[in-house]
Parts: sequence; C-alpha cells; structure tokens
Amino acid sequence: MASGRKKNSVALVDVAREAGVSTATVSLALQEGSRISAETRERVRKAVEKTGYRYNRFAAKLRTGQSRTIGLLITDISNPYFAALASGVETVLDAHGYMTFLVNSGDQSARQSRQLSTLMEHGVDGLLLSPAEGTDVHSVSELIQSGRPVVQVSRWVANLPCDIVAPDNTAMAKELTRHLLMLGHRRIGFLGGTEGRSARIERLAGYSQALAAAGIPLDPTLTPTGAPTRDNGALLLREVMAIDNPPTAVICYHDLMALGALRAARDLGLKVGSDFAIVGFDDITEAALSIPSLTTVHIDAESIGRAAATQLLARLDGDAAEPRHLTIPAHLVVRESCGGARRQ
Amino acid sequence: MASGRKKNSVALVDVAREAGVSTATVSLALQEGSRISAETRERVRKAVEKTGYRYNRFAAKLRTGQSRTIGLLITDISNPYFAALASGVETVLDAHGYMTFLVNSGDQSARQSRQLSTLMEHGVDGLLLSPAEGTDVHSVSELIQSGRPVVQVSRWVANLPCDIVAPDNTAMAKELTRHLLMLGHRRIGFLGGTEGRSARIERLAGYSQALAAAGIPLDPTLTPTGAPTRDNGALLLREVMAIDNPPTAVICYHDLMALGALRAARDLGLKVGSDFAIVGFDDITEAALSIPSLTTVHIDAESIGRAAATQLLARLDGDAAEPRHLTIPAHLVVRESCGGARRQ
DNA sequence: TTGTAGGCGTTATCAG
DNA sequence: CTGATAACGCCTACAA
Repeated sequence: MASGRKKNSVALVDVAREAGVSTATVSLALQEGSRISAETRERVRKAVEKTGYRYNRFAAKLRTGQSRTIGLLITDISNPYFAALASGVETVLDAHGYMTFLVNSGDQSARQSRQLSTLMEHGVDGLLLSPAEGTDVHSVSELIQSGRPVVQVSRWVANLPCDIVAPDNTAMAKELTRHLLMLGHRRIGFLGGTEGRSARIERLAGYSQALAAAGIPLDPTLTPTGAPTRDNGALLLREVMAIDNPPTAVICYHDLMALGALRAARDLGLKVGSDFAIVGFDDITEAALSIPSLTTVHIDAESIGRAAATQLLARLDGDAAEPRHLTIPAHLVVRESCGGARRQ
Repeated sequence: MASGRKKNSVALVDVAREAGVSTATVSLALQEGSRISAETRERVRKAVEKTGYRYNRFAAKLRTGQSRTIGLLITDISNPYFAALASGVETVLDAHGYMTFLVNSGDQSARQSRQLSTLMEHGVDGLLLSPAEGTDVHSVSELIQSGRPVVQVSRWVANLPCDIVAPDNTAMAKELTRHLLMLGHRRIGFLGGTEGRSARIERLAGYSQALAAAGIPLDPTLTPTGAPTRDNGALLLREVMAIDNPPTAVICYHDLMALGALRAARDLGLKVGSDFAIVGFDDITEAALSIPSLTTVHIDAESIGRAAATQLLARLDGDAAEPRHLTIPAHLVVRESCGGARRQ
C-alpha cells in the first residue's frame, strides 16, 4: 500500500525541499524577529502548511538545552488547595509557552526522589516543589546544582538555596488564635500536621505567641500531631476531647482536618458554633459550604501558584539574585464554626 | 573560577572514557537483557556512579521516536472526580515507566486544541482525553492519524476511531430514577450538564427510560441544562422550583451541582431528606460528609483512570484490535438526601 | 539575505 | 562480547 517512504514525521528538511530553500532558512523563517525576506517567509509558511510539518522540541532541546517544560511536584492532588495552586501555575506557564509536568508525590519522600530523578531525565528547565514529608535534601540539591532553578511552594525544607513562595503561616495562626481568645476561649487546641513540617511549625509558633501574649501557658496535650487527612481530623478531635480538661476550641492544621473534626464533633454531640469552636486554614471551597460553615484563614492557592510560577520564570530568564522568600498575604474569614459571626 | 570545561552535562561518552570502553558498550550495559559481560557491566556501573551520569531521554527520543511520556487532558482539575481519575492514571503509568503530562483544558475547546498541539510537539507517545465541551474532532483525529493511540476517558465525542473508558451512565441514571419512583416521587427533575455532552445525553436517557417504564411523560421544563458547576446547581434548583408545578425530587448532573442545589434548597426552606429529594452522580468525598449526606451513584474515578491507562499501555504495546468501549460499573449509594435511608 | 556544515547524546547496524 | 560509525531533527556560526 504505502510507497517507499521510510519515516512518517515531517522534518525541516522536507519543508525546505518543498519551499526550495535550505533548512537553515526554514528554521530562521519560523522564528519571529529574524532577518528573512517577507517573500521567503511566505513561501516557507505555505510549505509548512502543505507538508503538515510539526516542530520537534526534542531535537531542539538536544541542540539548545531548553525543553520549555517545568515540573510541578506536589504532595496531594486530591486536596483542592493544591488543585487550585496547580491551576494558577499552569495559567502563568502556559501563557509563557511552558508545559507543566504535574506530579503527585502522595507525600512519600521515597517516591518523590524517584520522581525528581525522572523529571531530570525528561529535561525540565525548572521545578516548582511542595516538598513531601521527610524530603531528602540531597536529591533536591542535586537538581539545583545542575543549574535548574527551583522554587519551593507553600511548604519548604530548610538549607536549600532556592526561592520560597508561601503564605505567612505564623501571622495567620496568631490572628486566628487571637480571635478565639477574644471570643472568650482559654483552652484552645491545635490539631494535626506532622511533626517537623514547616507549615505546622510556623502555625504552631503563631498559636504559641498569641497564647503567651494572653498569659496562657502552652499545654502539649492540646497539640497532638497527625498526618493531614480528613480522618485524622476526626481522630484527633476525639483524642483531645477525651483528656481530663478538654478544650473549648480547636484550631486544625487545615480545612480538610477541620471538616473531619466537624463531623466527629457532631457525632460527639458538641454544638459547634455555640458550645464549641473549630477553625481551619486554607479556605477551600468546601469550607464555606459545610454546615456549620467553617471559620478559617483564606489562602489564595491560585495566586500562590501564579506567584511561584512567575518567580520561576524570572529565574529562567536569568535573574541571579539571592534566594528570595516571598510571603503571600492571607486573611481571616469568620463564619459559623467559631460562633464569632453571631456574637460579634 | 571554572576550568576550561565547555558543557556541564555528563554524556555516555564521558562514562565510556571513564570505564575505558566505547559508548555503544555503555549503552548496552545500561539496558537490562543485553549481551554484556558481568565484568564490563560492573565497570560501567562504577563509571556511571563516579561521573554522575544521567540518562538523556531527549537524545534517546530523537533516535528511537519514543518519549515514554503520555498526555492526560482533562476538563477540570478542581473537580475531585478528575483529581482521583488523574491519580489512578498516574499510578499505572508510573509503574510502567511513563511520565504523565497533566493538562487542564478548563472545558474550553479552543484552549484544548492548543494544548493538543503542544502535547504533540512535546512528543507524547499517547493521549488520555476527557474531551472539552465542543471539542474539535479534527484536532484530535490529527493526533490519531499521526499514529499515537488515544483513549477517551469518562466522556467522549463520537466519530473518533479510539478506545473509550467510561461509566455506564444510562444504567446508573435509570437505577437512580427508579429509586426515587419507588420512594413515591412522580415529579422528578434532571438538572444541568451541557446540551449535547455525552454524559448528560446518556444520563438523561436512563432517566427518561425509567420514567417511561413508570408511565410518566417527560416534561422538558424539569430538565434544564447548565454548565456543571456548584453555582449552577443552586441556580437551576431555584429555576425549577419557580415553575407552576415544581418537582419533589431532582437528579443533578453530578455531585458538585447537587451540593450547590443542597445549599439553595436550604435557603429556600426545603427540608431535604423528608419533603424533598436531591441526588447526584460521582460520589465525591464531600458527598458522604455534607449535611444531609448525599444519595448518589458511586463511580470509582480512580479505577476508571487505571483502566484507561491500562488500555492505553496495551495500545502502545502494539494491540491493534478494533476500538473498544469499556464500561466501568457503578452502584447506587443511598444516604440521607433522598429520604430513602430512613424509609427503607 | 541565504546556504553549508557540524554537533547536541543516544541507539542501531555491522564488523571485528 | 565489544567497537566504530552513521543516523535522528534542529540550531547556529560562519561563509558566500
């Protein structure tokens, strides 16, 4: 059936033959601001059309070292917060002609190391990383040393010479705690987040500072750790409610955990919003729609994604300044779950 | 500072020099089942270690035509259903050494066309596609004609010679409608989904069949269309409740819309679960946690993702059978929002 | 303004 | 079992 053709992909050389010019001319004609006569350019355009030529980035990458792809490595795609963040990243990068490899580590550092390695093989020009629990600093710094810019997003691990774009966790937690204190709560718990994770450390710091300012000593039985899942939110609430002197309010590591805690509170017969307060972080869509709706800190994940992508683009563009730590503002959203909306 | 080195990446030739063999030997030694002496293989392994060599897929792709990447093009990353689907896809492909380009069309067909084109430039070996509203069949068939396998996932457009992996929408909708009929409802609405979209057409068909079997005529005022968002769920519920003879139950295009409708019902003073029934499709995590919890059809998005990825791998492996339409089973989950859990 | 030629890193062919 | 060498498709000095 087929004729003697060997290959099926159309290359520059085919276009060149069709247009009656050299491959160099075609290559130049395809680039915007190059010195090629309008006439030739038009002939090339027609030839491209006719042959169905498609640019081969692999060949270009081999030659130029640029793939125009970046990796976005996150810990949990099923968390709407990260979905929004990913969407922000993609919007910015897409507009600049970059393609995004979205990879989900599931918060497993071993898996993350393999994924980092794969991303490098695939020649990503840069990386946006929300590091998994227990991240191996070495595997990341190898990437950085290869000269590819890295931006840590939303969370970070220390001792890595790269930019960080994250919300101001400490300030947020302080504000949230102050609000609960103002509503009259004295026994306030802080539930979940894994030991040693940057977001927990920072949020716990803000919480401690606010308590200290109010003259309330820190009680470690009120601040249990736990992986950030909905189920653990429920679990940890039951845990702190079982102690001798249970809290009247809990701050959860994030909304997902708070929603789990909300469910558990309902099962325990607690009247959230009057007897008891539950608050979270992130302000995911579900937070406004739960019953009772959730008091939380609104973090605009999409804009964090956009900011991180923009910063990465700047680095790819040659910006060689010292690593920056960008803090994205957030604000308190008072809803029903703390009772504050009514009493205020 | 730096010495006279020109390039920074370590190539096969560097490893070869270090090991005192040829590049061809190194290349072979790095492949599993090849005829290379254990001794040489070991020398190569050490040299790789020492030089910090990293495989360059771009160069390999240029030579072999295989990138070991696939594209996953979905319509809405912020829908947990697709997040789960993506996670299933990634699990399977990752286990087979493939990398996934996850791309989000936002359900815009123009954007999708550009993204398809970019994916081709990046040399994906295959594509998993959940087509956007108004998909240009031509842009997809171009991809298929280039010899790359395509699998449509979850939704599909007609007249495309490729596999389809999707839930059995018609059967599901029929079962859901029958359940509502059994509970005594005679005026049942079907809210949302865009006109002409495969999932709406199929679900509406199942709904119509069940009504017909019960001798109830179809009333078009009860089946308004609308883009599948939470807000539209609320909007459409208000719309159908404003007509002369409003329904006593509504089936929503999917859970996200049902959750929006739930909120609107609450605002309208409807007692969902006793006076009024609201049901959805998908069984996203939120469905079990809403108050009242949502009666819905459980579709295991993750397993649809896995099945689709597996089918694509089979095609990449040379399976040239006729296009297949795989139907993934689903089942009814009765919860509070239809009142059925109590009455049964 | 356009053409020539060489090389990016890998794999496949074919000899040794 | 191993080595030399020629592609793959593109870009870019440099020459014309």
